[in-house]
Amino acid sequence: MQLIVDRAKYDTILPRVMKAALTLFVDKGIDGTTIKDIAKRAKVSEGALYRHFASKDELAWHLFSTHLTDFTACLTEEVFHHESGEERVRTFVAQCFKAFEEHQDLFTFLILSEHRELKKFQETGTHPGHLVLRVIREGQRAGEIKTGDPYILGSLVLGGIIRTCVVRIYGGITKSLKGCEREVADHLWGMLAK
Amino acid sequence: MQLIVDRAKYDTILPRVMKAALTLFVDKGIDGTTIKDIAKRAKVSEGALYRHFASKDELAWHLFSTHLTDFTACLTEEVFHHESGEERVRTFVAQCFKAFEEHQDLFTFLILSEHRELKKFQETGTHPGHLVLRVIREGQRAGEIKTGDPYILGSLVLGGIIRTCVVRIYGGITKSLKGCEREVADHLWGMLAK
Amino acid sequence: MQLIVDRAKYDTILPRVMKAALTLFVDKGIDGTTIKDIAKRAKVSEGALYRHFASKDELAWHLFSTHLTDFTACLTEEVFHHESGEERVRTFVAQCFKAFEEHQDLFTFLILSEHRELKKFQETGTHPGHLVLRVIREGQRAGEIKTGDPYILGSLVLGGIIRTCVVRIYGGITKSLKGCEREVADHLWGMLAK
Amino acid sequence: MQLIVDRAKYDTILPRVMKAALTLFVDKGIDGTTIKDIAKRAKVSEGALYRHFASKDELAWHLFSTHLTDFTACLTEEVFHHESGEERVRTFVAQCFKAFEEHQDLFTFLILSEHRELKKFQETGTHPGHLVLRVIREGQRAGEIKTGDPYILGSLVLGGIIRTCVVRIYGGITKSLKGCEREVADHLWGMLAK
DNA sequence: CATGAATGAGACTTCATTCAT
DNA sequence: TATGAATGAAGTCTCATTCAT
Repeated sequence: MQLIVDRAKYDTILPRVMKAALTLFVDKGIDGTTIKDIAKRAKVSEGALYRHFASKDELAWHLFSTHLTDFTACLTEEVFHHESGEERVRTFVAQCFKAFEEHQDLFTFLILSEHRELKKFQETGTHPGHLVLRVIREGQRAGEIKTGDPYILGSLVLGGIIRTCVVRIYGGITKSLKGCEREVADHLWGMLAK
Repeated sequence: MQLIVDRAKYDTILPRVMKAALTLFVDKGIDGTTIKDIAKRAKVSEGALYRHFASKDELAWHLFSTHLTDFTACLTEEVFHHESGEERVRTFVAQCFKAFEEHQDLFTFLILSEHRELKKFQETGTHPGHLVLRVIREGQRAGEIKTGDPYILGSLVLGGIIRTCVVRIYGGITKSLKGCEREVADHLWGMLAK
Repeated sequence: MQLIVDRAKYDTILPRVMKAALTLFVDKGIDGTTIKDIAKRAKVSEGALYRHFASKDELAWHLFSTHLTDFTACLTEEVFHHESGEERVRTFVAQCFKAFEEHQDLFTFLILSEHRELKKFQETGTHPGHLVLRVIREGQRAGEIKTGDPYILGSLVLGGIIRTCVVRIYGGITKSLKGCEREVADHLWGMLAK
Repeated sequence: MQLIVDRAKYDTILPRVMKAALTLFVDKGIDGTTIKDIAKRAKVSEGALYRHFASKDELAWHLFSTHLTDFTACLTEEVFHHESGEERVRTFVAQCFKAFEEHQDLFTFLILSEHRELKKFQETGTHPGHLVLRVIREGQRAGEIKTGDPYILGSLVLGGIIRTCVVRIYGGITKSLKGCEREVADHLWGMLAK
């Protein structure tokens, strides 16, 4: 029956497009990537893209917001599974590095690149930065984490993680970040702990 | 006197272009900025730009490399003026925040934005990241700074500073970073100190 | 039937572009012709040209090389259909004049204009000049054509034909060259014959 | 006295410009040569060119018309110094080859390149083609040259000479054309003689 | 008067988007 | 519905010419 073929095709096209777009966006930037590039890599016609997205920008936005929401949600679940501030921080670091190593393109696109799109997310609370903030505030309230502006402490934590990933990409760090979880978390928790 | 007019004009056009380009690059990205935008903002004809730069990319690269080299040089001088690791770290933080508050566009362009151009600089040693690395290594040798992969410690320091600036821009932090030097440096030095 | 419409369109756009380009190149030179000119005359958008050719130069080169190869091949076949040197020379003259009268723009573009592009063809043997050379050498070997530098004899033959066409265009000669085949061939063969 | 200096400069600039323009026009075509190219090669400022010529086109036209008039005049004098058709033809060939070998750029610009500018000259009688025509007509009247359309005979003569030069440039003929005067003239006169 | 920076029109080219098939 | 050719706006860059110095 045709529907099956169609469905199969439909189910298949979108992920292929998303994946192609992701890789290209990370590699050449959003502006630097053309619709033709994406279509070619996804082995779809250019016109077909417009059946799924109204415009290139919408595609980028969709790619970004969907995955960032998902990622933040997962992260939240993992992190708040734990009770103690220390375990939460350690889990946060571990999950970030895991995501980085297992889905480098996606993680780079979502977290490492400074996209203008991100700005819209600053206010919605759907960014890992907000998660860190919450961890810190709750930790301070519980007396586990030292006092101080949570935004600043949060920036130091998240910034440190982000920069570690960037340096890993650029070659300063040569081992897998999964092996660095402990070391990084030790440093960061050392900084936060009362 | 005529000479003054001449000088004024001569001295004025290139800086005007650089300034316009900087603001626009920060605001809309390099790809997102057109030659026309720059020319309009600098109140120069489009063609005139090409007397000073062979292409838009060269303009961007020049803006980037010149200022990054300068900034790193200044930073190096200030930081290595001091002998102790702690003072060096504090100076580093202070100078970064000073640069951020006094030349926000430039600092954003050089340090906060992840430009592809930056990659070329990763290897030349002309980036503040290398400076941090050196501070840490010397501090470790002097027994002031704890042992551990200097790349990781460096990432935590620089990443923390960078992210603090980003959050300041996006509105999480609302006071001038100049007032946060002490706090941030305390946290970071606390993390590094043996 | 739809197919006809399709075919018509498909078959029509490229030739229309080629034809427009040819006319304009002959009239105003390659450098003197703009993409806009060609697009306007071919009733196509400017952008559409780039689906068929990577650049204006490639269009010119394609127009030139394709047709020159074709023309030389036809000429070769016709000329070497004959055995005697005299018939070959007469055929060469006749075919050139025929081409000139029937496809004046194309002939002008290929043979009369001195394009820089032509230089590339000098060495490939795909130019009518090489054909003349061969006719002369074989004629000399057969004892039909007088001895002497074949390049010089060839230049006199081909140059005479080319100039005749040029003068025809500029108005010195007013009758169709088809009516001059005999006269020109008589002169040229008289010069070549032993 | 200043005037002398000025004159010296004035006398010196123009020829330098003409020479530079000539070389460049031959090498890259008129359209392919920029004012900046000419100025640089002539070691003059771009603006200075406009003191001597109203526009680039005027420069080209001046270069062309002046020298073509001169060349044709010289040629005419040399050729009509002689009485017999044969000597006239031989002189014509000799002078053309001499000009070619001694002033290749100029000869190429005036005679070998098919400039649009040339068209204007077709009617003024200031082109070597007209000279050949006259030689042939007078030769026919004197009974030295065979009957036949003088335009055609003239085309065969001039075209042969031109093509010989072109082939010399492109490398088919490798010896100096000065050594070919006799051979070429023999062939051409053989063709013309009654 | 020479200079050469600036202008501005316009050339070439790219690319997001539309649309006929 | 998928395709990919066509469109047309917009971008980068060039260059003849002008003009302040």
